[in-house]
Amino acid sequence: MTRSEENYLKTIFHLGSGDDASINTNAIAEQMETKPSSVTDMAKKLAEKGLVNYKKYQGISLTDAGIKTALSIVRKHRLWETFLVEKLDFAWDEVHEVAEQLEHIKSEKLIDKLDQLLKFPKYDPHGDPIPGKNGEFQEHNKDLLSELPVGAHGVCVGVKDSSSAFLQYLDKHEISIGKPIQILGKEAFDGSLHLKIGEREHTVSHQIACNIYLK
Amino acid sequence: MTRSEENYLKTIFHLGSGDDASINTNAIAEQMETKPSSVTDMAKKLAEKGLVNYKKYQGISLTDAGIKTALSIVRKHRLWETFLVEKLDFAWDEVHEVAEQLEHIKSEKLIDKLDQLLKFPKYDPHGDPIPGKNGEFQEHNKDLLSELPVGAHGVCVGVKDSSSAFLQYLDKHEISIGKPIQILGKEAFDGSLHLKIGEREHTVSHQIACNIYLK
DNA sequence: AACTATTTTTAGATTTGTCTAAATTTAATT
DNA sequence: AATTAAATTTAGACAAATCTAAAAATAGTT
Repeated sequence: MTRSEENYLKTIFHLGSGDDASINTNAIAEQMETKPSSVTDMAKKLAEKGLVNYKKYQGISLTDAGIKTALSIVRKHRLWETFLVEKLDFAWDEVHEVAEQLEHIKSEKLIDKLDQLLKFPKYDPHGDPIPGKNGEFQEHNKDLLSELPVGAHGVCVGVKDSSSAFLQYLDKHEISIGKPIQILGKEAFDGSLHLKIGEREHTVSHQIACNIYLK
Repeated sequence: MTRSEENYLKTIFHLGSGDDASINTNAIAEQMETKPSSVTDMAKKLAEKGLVNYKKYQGISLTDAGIKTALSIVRKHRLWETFLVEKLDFAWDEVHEVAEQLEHIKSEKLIDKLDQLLKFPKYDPHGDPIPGKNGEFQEHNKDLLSELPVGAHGVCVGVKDSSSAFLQYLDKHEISIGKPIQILGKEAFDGSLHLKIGEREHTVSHQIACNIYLK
């Protein structure tokens, strides 16, 4: 399994082919910042190996074997992210790039020992679930902040957008995983929300609210 | 800097071009399990980048920039080995392969934080010195067990051969870094040594003695 | 249903790192 | 010094992963 193959599987997985739906060639290309023709080439190769279902012009989806492989890469990525934050004091907006490299290290023992060192974490620093050795994981049953009514309250358990820019915005406004949040009011015009975050009050735009998960 | 380039620099460094002497094309090829023609190709590329001195048929040596780069790779390799042993309970004969992968991860912050987590170790699990951020390191002033006279005693501070087979041999005979060792006698015929290792006595062949460092 | 626009694929080229086989240079030996 | 042996380089080929440009298939629209 080459690094490139792994990256394709991971991308297809993230684009939603944990389900059964087929993914567009173009969507994969855009996500990976590559060209559609490259995706077609790789689709053929992965189909040869039994990792994706691929028929010309019909889109791409993961086979069971493909899902299994994708989950193991996601597991590695999220364990490494957790390691970087928990053991090396990285900020949550600094871990993604490095984890993109670390996730391709090949050593089952390494990842099992890392899991153990971290005490078998269930969620990564962004609140995303970490698959276990056999691919099993529990998603939080969480809600997007933007979809909750005025008066609702809960605890931040994750973010949808893990970009550095967004995470730094959250840091600035003291929003982090575990913080209690209550919706004090909603602006009808633009959907912005007036929130109580911990002990403070802040107003956030609809766009921000669309990327915060509450439980 | 590609992974392949890094591996060439590291190999040239280990073959002794920390000094000024030029290294044979063939020696590099053999060490890297590749062909001499591939080495020539890479020599040209690395010379272009100012990392090696290369003149046709005259051998290859590292420039100052090449040495600096090689040292940073060695630093990463040895810090990762130390991490694997100290934090993930790997045995000292299991770390090399994984470290060969980890040494190519690109993140200065990662390696500095790792250094900090490990409390700035000076030596790796095989007793080899770990270069600092600026490439400085102190070699133990150590002696090969095979070159010491009968009656000599000291502490094992390193091994010359880091192969899994050799390290497992040492484990079996309870020889490890930090163990006190005394030479009780030497067999004139084959050079084998009768040793006191900790509280026990063992006889080891000359070949073994050539790969153990004492201080 | 015909036409247009979009998506996807093909064909051929490129880059990196490697290889084989042949040619060349250097070293060793008579 | 001539010859043989060994080391090194060149030339040309190949596989992996990518790209561009053109062709083909699908989807959307009048």
